[in-house]
Amino acid sequence: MPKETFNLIPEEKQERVLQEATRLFAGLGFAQTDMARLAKAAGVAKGSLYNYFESKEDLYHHVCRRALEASRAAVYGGLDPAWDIYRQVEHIFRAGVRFALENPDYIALYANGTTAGAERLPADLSREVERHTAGHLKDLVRRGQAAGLVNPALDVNLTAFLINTVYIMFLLSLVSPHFRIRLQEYLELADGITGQNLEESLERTVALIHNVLRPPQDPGEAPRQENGK
Amino acid sequence: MPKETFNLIPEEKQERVLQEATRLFAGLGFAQTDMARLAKAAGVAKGSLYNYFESKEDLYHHVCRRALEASRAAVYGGLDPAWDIYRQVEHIFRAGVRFALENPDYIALYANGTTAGAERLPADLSREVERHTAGHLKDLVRRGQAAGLVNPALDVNLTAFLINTVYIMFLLSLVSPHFRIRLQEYLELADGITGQNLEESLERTVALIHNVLRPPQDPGEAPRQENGK
Amino acid sequence: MPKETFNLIPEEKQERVLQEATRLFAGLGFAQTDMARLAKAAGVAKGSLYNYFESKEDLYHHVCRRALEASRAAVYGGLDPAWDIYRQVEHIFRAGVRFALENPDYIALYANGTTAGAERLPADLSREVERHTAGHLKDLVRRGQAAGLVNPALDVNLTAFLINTVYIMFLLSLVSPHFRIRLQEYLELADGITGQNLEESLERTVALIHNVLRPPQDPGEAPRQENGK
Amino acid sequence: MPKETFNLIPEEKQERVLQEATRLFAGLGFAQTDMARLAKAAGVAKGSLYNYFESKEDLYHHVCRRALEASRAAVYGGLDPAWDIYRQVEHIFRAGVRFALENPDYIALYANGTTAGAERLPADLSREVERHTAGHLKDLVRRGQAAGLVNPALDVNLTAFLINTVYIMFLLSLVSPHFRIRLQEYLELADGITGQNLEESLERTVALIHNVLRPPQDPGEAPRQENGK
DNA sequence: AATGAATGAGGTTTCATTCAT
DNA sequence: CATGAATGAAACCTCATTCAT
Repeated sequence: MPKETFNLIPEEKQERVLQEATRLFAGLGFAQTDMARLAKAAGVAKGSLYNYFESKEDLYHHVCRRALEASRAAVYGGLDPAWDIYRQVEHIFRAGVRFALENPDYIALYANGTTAGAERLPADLSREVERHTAGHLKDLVRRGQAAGLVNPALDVNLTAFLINTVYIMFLLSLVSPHFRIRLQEYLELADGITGQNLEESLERTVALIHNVLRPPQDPGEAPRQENGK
Repeated sequence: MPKETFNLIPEEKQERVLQEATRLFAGLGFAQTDMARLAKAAGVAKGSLYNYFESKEDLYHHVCRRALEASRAAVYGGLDPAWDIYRQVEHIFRAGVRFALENPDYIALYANGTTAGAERLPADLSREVERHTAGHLKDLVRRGQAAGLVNPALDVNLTAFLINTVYIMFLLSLVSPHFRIRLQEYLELADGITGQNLEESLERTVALIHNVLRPPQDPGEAPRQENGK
Repeated sequence: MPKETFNLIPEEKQERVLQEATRLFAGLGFAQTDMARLAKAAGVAKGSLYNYFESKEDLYHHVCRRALEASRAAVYGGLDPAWDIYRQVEHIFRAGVRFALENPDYIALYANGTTAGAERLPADLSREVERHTAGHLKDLVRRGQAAGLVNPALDVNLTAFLINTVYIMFLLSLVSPHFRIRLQEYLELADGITGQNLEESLERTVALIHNVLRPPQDPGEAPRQENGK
Repeated sequence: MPKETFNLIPEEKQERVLQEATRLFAGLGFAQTDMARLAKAAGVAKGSLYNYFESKEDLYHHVCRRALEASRAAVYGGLDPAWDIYRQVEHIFRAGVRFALENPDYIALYANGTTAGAERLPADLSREVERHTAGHLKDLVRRGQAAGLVNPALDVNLTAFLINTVYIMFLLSLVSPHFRIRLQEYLELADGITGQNLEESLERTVALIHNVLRPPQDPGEAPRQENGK
């Protein structure tokens, strides 16, 4: 919902405005973000922001939508539909983590907006976003079961919910100060979250989910998950 | 960190102030909450709030701490240390859900504060809270493994993380508008979240976690999880 | 005082600009009228307005002058100098009412500009306009007295003032929300101001003025004014 | 509609706020009046104005109502109901003029609010004010006719309308820059409006109205109005 | 001559906090 | 200890005007 005008200005300026808006909304929240500061940060006049967007809220919504779309594109864009659920889940987690590291503000924006308080995403956007992911994951599980790759005893919906739940919390753990602390406490990362232990945690988390999905093991087989540490 | 004055006033008035503060901070967020309205809602003078607390932030932190402590008491207070991990996990989930339904504001406060934005819980509070739960859950897993009740291949830390992750998201799904929508999308609750389907979802979620914990099944045994629906 | 540029553009566009300006200034007042909206309403670019006029105020003054001239032309243009005062007064009132009904904005503009506040007509315009009408009316009275048609005891200036006063208030009563209400209260027009009762009120008002003008009646004559209702 | 708070502050401060508000609204109009300047002029903090009134508009309405009430009290308060219409009309005009000279801002406020533009008095206030005066004047005329003092051929409503019309325009002529110019043009007051010529104009105007009211003269009687100048 | 994006001063309103009573 | 009026720094948003195209 930007105004007409916004599309007519140089793309580079559009980008600057949206970047700064994203950064500030993500870092400070909606209420604390100051349009005047935002304008200055983006290198445009305060009034110009109101040539581009109807209101602060309008800008906020646009920025949120954009963040969600970028996030979806980054994660689902690179997905090969032919891959089985194990490979897709791994890809989703890896792509998600990469995206979160490169665009922490986008994830923070989602975090802020899913909060109970005043910062809400518009309900239709909430629904649209979650419906898409839910649909995809359920489909994956269902097809996995049909192919005999996934434990047929698993409830499709709940399994999809579980996968996404872990995914969301994993990303939030990279971005939210609170959840970073939480991750460190659980995984005992004394040195904070580093590239190295992150990679390791990611691997194990994916493995854990894989194990949940796997059909009951033939006792002759060796267990698939190695216990790390 | 209330001032001493706060302890000198009738307990009933203390309660009113804290209740209203909780309600408003949870519903509107920190920035949107207006000290004047809060005072009026609590039936005290605006100036009195500043006799009781150093600042708005001071009040906010106190209210957050209180919420977290109440939540912990409700969930861990009723726990019998002798119970095995399966029973404790079930109890935690059930008590958590009951608490969330009775005190949605307390959960919302947590949600707001764990967000990436401006609404942060103080870092020491974050750490304290998560450390406690993490410690408890890890201990449970470890003792479960020692007793042969829990799959020895499971990574202790990661398993604790998983349990808590699902727990948190389950409660948020009762409280945050966004996550309510999300839950409905995943579990296909066309009629919204009702007492009935909530109970059912809760049961299955706990069952799913139990199954993750369980040691590899003796192929002779019947599978423990019933596939619902 | 438009810039030369204004005369170089198609007359139809000139008209559109002036019409919209009149409509907006009349309806919203000077301060509330927004040059951007005006430009959009007139179908020209915002910048063009500043090619045509020096400033908002310049445009406003031009529009006021135009309104006053149109009003004068409508009322005095159709006047036959040979008519006696009675006929001229009737014509003035009738033509004025017709003009006000067809161009309420022109009258509203006058009303706004004669107000005490910030909305002032330029003093020279005020003087010019009133001087013209005053001169005409005084002349009428004077000639009427000379011809024995008008009560010689009447003060010329004051009589002219009275005629114009009633005239102005009558027109304002058609145009200003407040004075419409006032008219309804005085004349007890429960159904608002309709074509019918307007015609009747107009007739009686003119008759009242005629009676003021008339020389003392020969007691043998029948009274000229019928008491309506 | 001031807030509670306004009644609790020293009366002297109330007065200062209302006086300055009246002065500025009257002089500049609603839109041009700046709450910050008003606050400074009244010697209170900007924020305090919003402790006293809901909004700028609320303050404006209150000030208008007050002006109308003061005006009514000044004019109708000193009226002896036993007086006949001639004496009452004279009193109304004299008291009105005195009030207008002492409180030009109150009249200007009325003028601004009766304008067609954005500056409107609330409709209920318009009606209330005009209804009161209309009722009083009609009653006077009616009783005058019953007592044989007033020309029975006169239409009651229209006569009341006429009296009030002249009254309003006379007062506006003291207060509005435009109507001052107009008065000078009509009455040829080369030196502007002075105490002296004002008194004379007032007298003649009242006499003119008296003459309109008077029953048809017995031809034996001398005419009552002296032609001035 | 036409356009409309850019500008930034200025306006209304909010609100945490203080302090005199 | 309670009270609530006072304060003024921000914050959002508007808008007349300019100017590069």
